[in-house]
Amino acid sequence: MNTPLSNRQLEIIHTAIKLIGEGGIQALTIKNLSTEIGIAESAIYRHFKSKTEVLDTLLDFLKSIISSHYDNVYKLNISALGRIEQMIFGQLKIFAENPPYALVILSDGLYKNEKQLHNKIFKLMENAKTTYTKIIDEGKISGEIRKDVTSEQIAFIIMGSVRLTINQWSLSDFSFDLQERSNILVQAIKTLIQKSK
Amino acid sequence: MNTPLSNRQLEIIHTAIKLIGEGGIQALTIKNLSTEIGIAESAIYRHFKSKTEVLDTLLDFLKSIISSHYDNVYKLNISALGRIEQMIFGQLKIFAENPPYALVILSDGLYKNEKQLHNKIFKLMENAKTTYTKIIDEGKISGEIRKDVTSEQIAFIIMGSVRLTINQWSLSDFSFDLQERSNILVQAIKTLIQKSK
DNA sequence: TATATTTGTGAGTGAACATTCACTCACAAA
DNA sequence: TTTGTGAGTGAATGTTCACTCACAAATATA
Repeated sequence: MNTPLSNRQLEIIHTAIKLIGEGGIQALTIKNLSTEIGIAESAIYRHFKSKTEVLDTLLDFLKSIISSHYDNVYKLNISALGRIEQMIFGQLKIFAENPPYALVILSDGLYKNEKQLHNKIFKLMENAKTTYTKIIDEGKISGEIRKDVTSEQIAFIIMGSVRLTINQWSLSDFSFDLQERSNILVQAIKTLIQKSK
Repeated sequence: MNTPLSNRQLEIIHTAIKLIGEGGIQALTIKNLSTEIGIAESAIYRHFKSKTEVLDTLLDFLKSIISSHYDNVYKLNISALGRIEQMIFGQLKIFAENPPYALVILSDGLYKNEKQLHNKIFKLMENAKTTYTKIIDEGKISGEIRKDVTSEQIAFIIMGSVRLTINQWSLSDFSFDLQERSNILVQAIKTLIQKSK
Protein backbone atom coordinates (compact mmCIF):
# COMPACT_ATOMS: atom_id res chain seq x y z
CA MET A 1 0.00 0.00 0.00
CA ASN A 2 2.18 2.81 -1.21
CA THR A 3 -0.21 4.67 -3.46
CA PRO A 4 -1.03 8.15 -2.20
CA LEU A 5 -4.07 8.32 0.03
CA SER A 6 -7.39 9.57 -1.26
CA ASN A 7 -9.23 12.32 0.57
CA ARG A 8 -11.60 9.81 2.08
CA GLN A 9 -8.73 7.66 3.26
CA LEU A 10 -7.12 10.67 4.85
CA GLU A 11 -10.40 11.54 6.49
CA ILE A 12 -10.64 8.04 7.89
CA ILE A 13 -7.10 8.15 9.27
CA HIS A 14 -7.67 11.54 10.87
CA THR A 15 -10.92 10.41 12.37
CA ALA A 16 -9.21 7.29 13.69
CA ILE A 17 -6.62 9.46 15.39
CA LYS A 18 -9.34 11.63 16.84
CA LEU A 19 -11.24 8.62 18.19
CA ILE A 20 -8.15 7.18 19.81
CA GLY A 21 -7.44 10.53 21.37
CA GLU A 22 -10.88 10.68 22.88
CA GLY A 23 -11.36 7.16 24.11
CA GLY A 24 -8.13 5.25 23.79
CA ILE A 25 -7.26 2.57 21.33
CA GLN A 26 -10.39 0.63 22.20
CA ALA A 27 -12.55 3.45 20.91
CA LEU A 28 -11.28 2.72 17.43
CA THR A 29 -14.05 0.55 16.00
CA ILE A 30 -15.43 0.50 12.49
CA LYS A 31 -18.76 1.59 13.87
CA ASN A 32 -17.38 4.61 15.69
CA LEU A 33 -15.32 5.46 12.67
CA SER A 34 -18.25 5.38 10.27
CA THR A 35 -20.76 7.22 12.45
CA GLU A 36 -18.20 9.90 13.22
CA ILE A 37 -17.63 10.46 9.51
CA GLY A 38 -21.32 10.05 8.71
CA ILE A 39 -21.23 7.07 6.38
CA ALA A 40 -22.20 3.43 6.75
CA GLU A 41 -19.87 0.92 8.34
CA SER A 42 -19.56 -0.97 5.13
CA ALA A 43 -18.38 2.13 3.33
CA ILE A 44 -15.15 2.01 5.29
CA TYR A 45 -14.32 -1.19 3.45
CA ARG A 46 -14.43 0.66 0.14
CA HIS A 47 -11.31 2.46 1.29
CA PHE A 48 -9.48 -0.01 3.48
CA LYS A 49 -9.66 -3.74 3.23
CA SER A 50 -9.58 -4.30 6.98
CA LYS A 51 -9.30 -2.56 10.29
CA THR A 52 -5.71 -3.70 10.51
CA GLU A 53 -4.99 -1.85 7.28
CA VAL A 54 -6.40 1.30 8.82
CA LEU A 55 -4.09 0.97 11.79
CA ASP A 56 -1.22 0.06 9.54
CA THR A 57 -1.68 3.19 7.47
CA LEU A 58 -2.06 5.25 10.60
CA LEU A 59 1.27 3.98 11.87
CA ASP A 60 2.94 4.85 8.57
CA PHE A 61 1.58 8.33 8.92
CA LEU A 62 2.99 8.59 12.42
CA LYS A 63 6.30 7.13 11.44
CA SER A 64 6.84 9.67 8.70
CA ILE A 65 6.21 12.53 11.11
CA ILE A 66 8.53 11.26 13.80
CA SER A 67 11.26 10.06 11.48
CA SER A 68 11.47 13.36 9.69
CA HIS A 69 11.82 15.01 13.09
CA TYR A 70 14.79 12.77 13.86
CA ASP A 71 16.40 13.52 10.52
CA ASN A 72 15.97 17.24 10.89
CA VAL A 73 17.48 17.33 14.34
CA TYR A 74 20.39 15.12 13.35
CA LYS A 75 21.32 17.50 10.57
CA LEU A 76 21.27 20.58 12.79
CA ASN A 77 24.57 22.37 12.92
CA ILE A 78 24.79 22.63 16.69
CA SER A 79 26.49 20.80 19.55
CA ALA A 80 25.68 17.17 20.34
CA LEU A 81 24.13 18.06 23.67
CA GLY A 82 22.06 20.70 21.92
CA ARG A 83 20.83 18.17 19.43
CA ILE A 84 19.93 15.67 22.13
CA GLU A 85 17.97 18.43 23.78
CA GLN A 86 16.17 19.08 20.51
CA MET A 87 15.48 15.39 19.99
CA ILE A 88 13.72 15.14 23.32
CA PHE A 89 11.93 18.48 23.14
CA GLY A 90 10.78 17.88 19.60
CA GLN A 91 9.53 14.40 20.27
CA LEU A 92 7.58 15.47 23.29
CA LYS A 93 6.27 18.45 21.39
CA ILE A 94 4.84 16.20 18.70
CA PHE A 95 2.98 14.27 21.36
CA ALA A 96 1.93 17.40 23.21
CA GLU A 97 0.30 18.65 20.02
CA ASN A 98 -1.22 15.27 19.15
CA PRO A 99 -1.98 13.28 22.29
CA PRO A 100 -3.49 10.42 20.28
CA TYR A 101 -0.08 9.66 18.81
CA ALA A 102 1.17 8.92 22.30
CA LEU A 103 -1.65 6.46 22.88
CA VAL A 104 -0.92 4.64 19.65
CA ILE A 105 2.77 4.33 20.41
CA LEU A 106 2.14 3.13 23.93
CA SER A 107 -0.43 0.54 22.93
CA ASP A 108 2.15 -1.73 21.38
CA GLY A 109 1.30 -4.55 23.74
CA LEU A 110 -2.12 -4.71 22.12
CA TYR A 111 -0.96 -5.75 18.72
CA LYS A 112 0.17 -9.18 19.92
CA ASN A 113 -1.31 -11.00 16.98
CA GLU A 114 -0.80 -8.26 14.46
CA LYS A 115 2.84 -8.87 13.72
CA GLN A 116 3.12 -6.09 11.16
CA LEU A 117 1.90 -3.34 13.50
CA HIS A 118 4.13 -4.70 16.19
CA ASN A 119 7.01 -4.51 13.79
CA LYS A 120 6.34 -0.97 12.73
CA ILE A 121 6.60 0.32 16.27
CA PHE A 122 9.74 -1.70 16.76
CA LYS A 123 11.29 -0.10 13.69
CA LEU A 124 10.40 3.32 14.98
CA MET A 125 12.28 2.66 18.19
CA GLU A 126 15.26 1.29 16.28
CA ASN A 127 15.24 4.47 14.30
CA ALA A 128 15.33 6.62 17.41
CA LYS A 129 18.10 4.55 18.90
CA THR A 130 20.27 4.87 15.82
CA THR A 131 19.89 8.62 15.69
CA TYR A 132 20.62 9.09 19.37
CA THR A 133 23.64 6.82 19.15
CA LYS A 134 25.10 8.70 16.22
CA ILE A 135 24.70 12.04 17.96
CA ILE A 136 26.21 10.72 21.17
CA ASP A 137 29.16 9.25 19.28
CA GLU A 138 29.82 12.64 17.78
CA GLY A 139 29.49 14.23 21.20
CA LYS A 140 32.15 11.91 22.53
CA ILE A 141 34.53 12.87 19.76
CA SER A 142 33.98 16.55 20.33
CA GLY A 143 34.57 16.04 24.04
CA GLU A 144 31.10 17.09 25.15
CA ILE A 145 29.92 13.70 26.35
CA ARG A 146 31.53 11.29 28.79
CA LYS A 147 33.16 8.23 27.32
CA ASP A 148 32.81 5.78 30.19
CA VAL A 149 29.32 4.63 29.19
CA THR A 150 28.55 3.25 25.74
CA SER A 151 26.52 5.40 23.39
CA GLU A 152 23.93 2.66 23.06
CA GLN A 153 23.43 2.60 26.82
CA ILE A 154 23.03 6.35 27.00
CA ALA A 155 20.58 6.25 24.11
CA PHE A 156 18.66 3.50 25.85
CA ILE A 157 18.43 5.43 29.09
CA ILE A 158 17.25 8.57 27.33
CA MET A 159 14.60 6.67 25.43
CA GLY A 160 13.41 4.94 28.56
CA SER A 161 12.86 8.17 30.42
CA VAL A 162 11.20 9.88 27.48
CA ARG A 163 8.88 6.94 27.14
CA LEU A 164 8.08 6.93 30.84
CA THR A 165 7.29 10.62 30.63
CA ILE A 166 4.83 10.01 27.84
CA ASN A 167 3.39 7.07 29.67
CA GLN A 168 2.74 9.01 32.84
CA TRP A 169 1.33 11.89 30.88
CA SER A 170 -1.09 9.58 29.12
CA LEU A 171 -2.07 7.83 32.34
CA SER A 172 -2.73 11.21 33.94
CA ASP A 173 -5.13 11.95 31.08
CA PHE A 174 -2.71 14.48 29.65
CA SER A 175 -3.22 16.65 32.67
CA PHE A 176 0.25 18.02 33.32
CA ASP A 177 2.32 20.31 31.16
CA LEU A 178 4.54 18.19 28.98
CA GLN A 179 6.85 21.03 27.89
CA GLU A 180 7.59 21.93 31.47
CA ARG A 181 8.26 18.34 32.40
CA SER A 182 10.59 17.87 29.46
CA ASN A 183 12.67 20.85 30.56
CA ILE A 184 13.38 19.18 33.86
CA LEU A 185 14.13 15.86 32.20
CA VAL A 186 16.47 17.34 29.61
CA GLN A 187 18.34 19.22 32.30
CA ALA A 188 18.89 16.06 34.32
CA ILE A 189 19.99 14.01 31.35
CA LYS A 190 22.41 16.63 30.12
CA THR A 191 23.99 16.90 33.55
CA LEU A 192 24.38 13.14 33.80
CA ILE A 193 25.95 12.53 30.43
CA GLN A 194 28.14 15.56 29.86
CA LYS A 195 31.84 15.27 30.39
CA SER A 196 32.87 16.61 33.79
CA LYS A 197 35.57 19.24 33.78
CA MET B 1 -12.09 -7.65 49.48
CA ASN B 2 -9.56 -8.35 52.20
CA THR B 3 -10.61 -11.80 53.33
CA PRO B 4 -8.01 -14.46 52.62
CA LEU B 5 -8.42 -16.21 49.30
CA SER B 6 -9.93 -19.68 49.06
CA ASN B 7 -8.11 -22.42 47.22
CA ARG B 8 -10.35 -22.04 44.23
CA GLN B 9 -9.78 -18.31 44.15
CA LEU B 10 -6.03 -18.86 44.24
CA GLU B 11 -6.35 -21.38 41.45
CA ILE B 12 -8.26 -18.86 39.38
CA ILE B 13 -5.64 -16.16 39.96
CA HIS B 14 -2.79 -18.48 39.10
CA THR B 15 -4.56 -19.67 35.99
CA ALA B 16 -5.19 -16.06 35.02
CA ILE B 17 -1.49 -15.34 35.31
CA LYS B 18 -0.69 -18.38 33.25
CA LEU B 19 -3.12 -17.37 30.52
CA ILE B 20 -1.74 -13.86 30.34
CA GLY B 21 1.74 -15.29 30.09
CA GLU B 22 0.77 -17.46 27.18
CA GLY B 23 -1.35 -15.12 25.13
CA GLY B 24 -1.16 -11.63 26.55
CA ILE B 25 -3.77 -9.75 28.47
CA GLN B 26 -6.37 -10.43 25.79
CA ALA B 27 -6.13 -14.15 26.45
CA LEU B 28 -7.65 -13.56 29.85
CA THR B 29 -11.31 -14.35 29.23
CA ILE B 30 -13.79 -16.07 31.50
CA LYS B 31 -14.10 -18.84 28.93
CA ASN B 32 -10.36 -19.52 28.76
CA LEU B 33 -10.16 -19.32 32.50
CA SER B 34 -12.89 -21.86 33.10
CA THR B 35 -11.87 -24.38 30.44
CA GLU B 36 -8.28 -24.23 31.62
CA ILE B 37 -9.38 -25.03 35.16
CA GLY B 38 -11.96 -27.53 33.97
CA ILE B 39 -15.16 -25.99 35.31
CA ALA B 40 -18.04 -24.12 33.70
CA GLU B 41 -17.84 -20.42 32.96
CA SER B 42 -20.57 -19.67 35.41
CA ALA B 43 -18.59 -21.33 38.19
CA ILE B 44 -16.05 -18.51 38.03
CA TYR B 45 -18.77 -16.19 39.25
CA ARG B 46 -19.14 -18.23 42.41
CA HIS B 47 -15.69 -17.00 43.38
CA PHE B 48 -15.43 -13.57 41.85
CA LYS B 49 -18.28 -11.25 41.16
CA SER B 50 -16.77 -9.93 37.93
CA LYS B 51 -13.79 -10.18 35.68
CA THR B 52 -12.60 -6.84 37.00
CA GLU B 53 -12.50 -8.33 40.47
CA VAL B 54 -10.28 -11.12 39.17
CA LEU B 55 -7.85 -8.60 37.72
CA ASP B 56 -8.08 -6.50 40.82
CA THR B 57 -7.13 -9.42 43.03
CA LEU B 58 -4.37 -10.39 40.65
CA LEU B 59 -2.89 -6.92 40.92
CA ASP B 60 -3.01 -7.10 44.71
CA PHE B 61 -1.11 -10.35 44.51
CA LEU B 62 1.51 -8.76 42.30
CA LYS B 63 1.74 -5.69 44.43
CA SER B 64 2.48 -7.65 47.54
CA ILE B 65 5.33 -9.49 45.84
CA ILE B 66 6.96 -6.40 44.40
CA SER B 67 6.42 -4.20 47.43
CA SER B 68 7.99 -6.69 49.75
CA HIS B 69 10.97 -6.80 47.43
CA TYR B 70 11.33 -3.04 47.70
CA ASP B 71 11.08 -3.16 51.46
CA ASN B 72 13.66 -5.90 51.78
CA VAL B 73 16.18 -4.12 49.60
CA TYR B 74 15.68 -0.82 51.35
CA LYS B 75 16.48 -2.40 54.69
CA LEU B 76 19.70 -4.03 53.47
CA ASN B 77 22.74 -2.90 55.36
CA ILE B 78 24.88 -2.09 52.32
CA SER B 79 25.85 0.99 50.30
CA ALA B 80 23.27 3.03 48.45
CA LEU B 81 24.69 2.07 45.06
CA GLY B 82 24.61 -1.56 46.13
CA ARG B 83 20.98 -1.24 47.09
CA ILE B 84 20.05 0.42 43.81
CA GLU B 85 21.77 -2.45 42.07
CA GLN B 86 19.70 -4.88 44.12
CA MET B 87 16.50 -2.99 43.43
CA ILE B 88 17.00 -3.30 39.68
CA PHE B 89 18.31 -6.85 39.72
CA GLY B 90 15.58 -8.05 42.01
CA GLN B 91 12.81 -6.39 40.08
CA LEU B 92 14.00 -7.82 36.79
CA LYS B 93 14.46 -11.18 38.44
CA ILE B 94 10.85 -11.23 39.53
CA PHE B 95 9.81 -10.63 35.96
CA ALA B 96 12.35 -13.09 34.58
CA GLU B 97 10.79 -15.76 36.76
CA ASN B 98 7.23 -14.73 36.03
CA PRO B 99 6.95 -13.20 32.57
CA PRO B 100 3.20 -12.77 32.91
CA TYR B 101 3.75 -10.20 35.63
CA ALA B 102 5.58 -8.05 33.12
CA LEU B 103 2.66 -8.20 30.73
CA VAL B 104 0.21 -7.20 33.42
CA ILE B 105 2.30 -4.24 34.49
CA LEU B 106 2.83 -3.06 30.95
CA SER B 107 -0.84 -3.28 29.99
CA ASP B 108 -1.74 -0.31 32.12
CA GLY B 109 -3.10 1.59 29.15
CA LEU B 110 -5.81 -1.02 28.86
CA TYR B 111 -7.46 -0.27 32.12
CA LYS B 112 -8.55 3.17 30.91
CA ASN B 113 -12.10 2.71 32.06
CA GLU B 114 -11.33 0.58 35.07
CA LYS B 115 -10.28 3.33 37.40
CA GLN B 116 -9.38 1.01 40.28
CA LEU B 117 -6.96 -1.14 38.29
CA HIS B 118 -5.46 1.95 36.81
CA ASN B 119 -4.95 3.28 40.28
CA LYS B 120 -3.32 0.15 41.58
CA ILE B 121 -0.57 0.25 39.00
CA PHE B 122 -0.10 3.93 39.66
CA LYS B 123 0.38 3.22 43.36
CA LEU B 124 2.94 0.56 42.57
CA MET B 125 5.00 3.04 40.61
CA GLU B 126 4.71 5.63 43.35
CA ASN B 127 5.97 3.01 45.72
CA ALA B 128 9.02 2.29 43.59
CA LYS B 129 9.75 5.96 43.19
CA THR B 130 9.61 6.59 46.92
CA THR B 131 11.98 3.75 47.67
CA TYR B 132 14.48 4.76 45.02
CA THR B 133 14.35 8.36 46.14
CA LYS B 134 15.03 7.47 49.77
CA ILE B 135 17.99 5.30 48.85
CA ILE B 136 19.42 7.97 46.56
CA ASP B 137 19.02 10.62 49.25
CA GLU B 138 21.01 8.46 51.60
CA GLY B 139 23.62 7.91 48.92
CA LYS B 140 24.03 11.63 48.53
CA ILE B 141 24.59 12.03 52.24
CA SER B 142 27.18 9.28 52.32
CA GLY B 143 28.92 10.87 49.35
CA GLU B 144 28.38 7.98 46.96
CA ILE B 145 25.97 9.73 44.62
CA ARG B 146 26.30 13.02 42.80
CA LYS B 147 24.27 15.91 44.16
CA ASP B 148 23.77 17.96 41.01
CA VAL B 149 20.65 16.05 39.92
CA THR B 150 17.62 15.69 42.17
CA SER B 151 16.93 12.29 43.65
CA GLU B 152 13.49 12.25 42.05
CA GLN B 153 14.99 12.77 38.62
CA ILE B 154 17.51 9.98 39.11
CA ALA B 155 14.76 7.70 40.36
CA PHE B 156 12.66 8.59 37.33
CA ILE B 157 15.46 7.85 34.90
CA ILE B 158 16.19 4.51 36.53
CA MET B 159 12.54 3.52 36.44
CA GLY B 160 12.23 4.56 32.85
CA SER B 161 15.10 2.40 31.70
CA VAL B 162 14.03 -0.58 33.78
CA ARG B 163 10.59 -0.29 32.29
CA LEU B 164 11.92 -0.01 28.76
CA THR B 165 14.01 -3.11 29.36
CA ILE B 166 10.93 -5.05 30.40
CA ASN B 167 9.01 -3.63 27.51
CA GLN B 168 11.54 -4.69 24.93
CA TRP B 169 11.88 -8.06 26.54
CA SER B 170 8.14 -8.59 26.34
CA LEU B 171 7.96 -7.35 22.74
CA SER B 172 10.74 -9.76 21.82
CA ASP B 173 8.63 -12.57 23.24
CA PHE B 174 10.99 -12.92 26.20
CA SER B 175 13.70 -14.05 23.86
CA PHE B 176 16.80 -12.43 25.31
CA ASP B 177 18.44 -13.03 28.66
CA LEU B 178 17.05 -10.54 31.11
CA GLN B 179 19.73 -11.07 33.77
CA GLU B 180 22.49 -10.35 31.32
CA ARG B 181 20.77 -7.26 30.04
CA SER B 182 20.23 -5.98 33.56
CA ASN B 183 23.94 -6.30 34.31
CA ILE B 184 24.76 -3.93 31.49
CA LEU B 185 22.02 -1.52 32.51
CA VAL B 186 23.03 -1.47 36.17
CA GLN B 187 26.63 -0.83 35.24
CA ALA B 188 25.69 2.14 33.06
CA ILE B 189 23.38 3.63 35.66
CA LYS B 190 25.91 3.30 38.45
CA THR B 191 28.58 4.98 36.38
CA LEU B 192 26.27 7.85 35.51
CA ILE B 193 25.03 8.64 38.99
CA GLN B 194 28.03 8.00 41.18
CA LYS B 195 30.00 10.90 42.47
CA SER B 196 33.11 11.48 40.38
CA LYS B 197 36.35 11.60 42.29
C1' DT C 1 -30.69 -38.38 59.25
C1' DA C 2 -32.55 -34.02 57.87
C1' DT C 3 -31.39 -29.52 56.47
C1' DA C 4 -28.63 -25.60 54.96
C1' DT C 5 -24.94 -23.82 52.51
C1' DT C 6 -21.48 -24.03 49.12
C1' DT C 7 -20.10 -25.13 44.69
C1' DG C 8 -21.12 -26.61 40.43
C1' DT C 9 -23.75 -26.98 35.73
C1' DG C 10 -25.82 -26.00 31.07
C1' DA C 11 -28.47 -23.23 28.57
C1' DG C 12 -29.22 -18.75 27.42
C1' DT C 13 -28.88 -13.49 26.76
C1' DG C 14 -27.73 -9.23 24.84
C1' DA C 15 -24.18 -6.47 23.37
C1' DA C 16 -20.15 -5.43 20.64
C1' DC C 17 -17.49 -6.35 16.94
C1' DA C 18 -15.35 -7.02 12.10
C1' DT C 19 -16.66 -8.41 7.94
C1' DT C 20 -19.59 -9.76 3.71
C1' DC C 21 -23.21 -9.34 0.45
C1' DA C 22 -26.61 -7.90 -2.90
C1' DC C 23 -27.96 -3.95 -4.48
C1' DT C 24 -28.48 1.32 -5.81
C1' DC C 25 -27.06 5.53 -7.93
C1' DA C 26 -24.67 9.39 -10.05
C1' DC C 27 -21.54 10.04 -13.42
C1' DA C 28 -18.27 9.35 -17.16
C1' DA C 29 -16.32 6.75 -21.00
C1' DA C 30 -17.18 4.05 -25.08
C1' DT D 1 -27.43 4.58 -25.74
C1' DT D 2 -24.90 1.26 -23.57
C1' DT D 3 -21.48 -0.12 -20.34
C1' DG D 4 -18.40 0.52 -16.57
C1' DT D 5 -17.10 2.32 -12.13
C1' DG D 6 -16.40 4.38 -7.59
C1' DA D 7 -18.86 5.31 -3.56
C1' DG D 8 -22.45 4.49 -1.04
C1' DT D 9 -26.39 1.65 1.65
C1' DG D 10 -28.81 -1.63 4.97
C1' DA D 11 -29.32 -6.05 6.34
C1' DA D 12 -27.18 -10.13 7.78
C1' DT D 13 -23.44 -13.26 9.45
C1' DG D 14 -20.46 -15.35 12.61
C1' DT D 15 -17.96 -14.79 16.45
C1' DT D 16 -16.59 -13.45 21.04
C1' DC D 17 -17.52 -11.78 25.29
C1' DA D 18 -19.12 -10.96 30.21
C1' DC D 19 -22.68 -12.16 32.75
C1' DT D 20 -27.39 -14.44 34.60
C1' DC D 21 -30.42 -17.95 36.18
C1' DA D 22 -32.92 -22.11 37.41
C1' DC D 23 -31.59 -26.13 38.94
C1' DA D 24 -28.58 -30.15 40.76
C1' DA D 25 -24.86 -32.32 43.30
C1' DA D 26 -21.81 -32.19 47.10
C1' DT D 27 -20.57 -30.95 51.54
C1' DA D 28 -21.05 -29.26 56.08
C1' DT D 29 -23.89 -28.62 60.09
C1' DA D 30 -27.74 -29.35 63.41
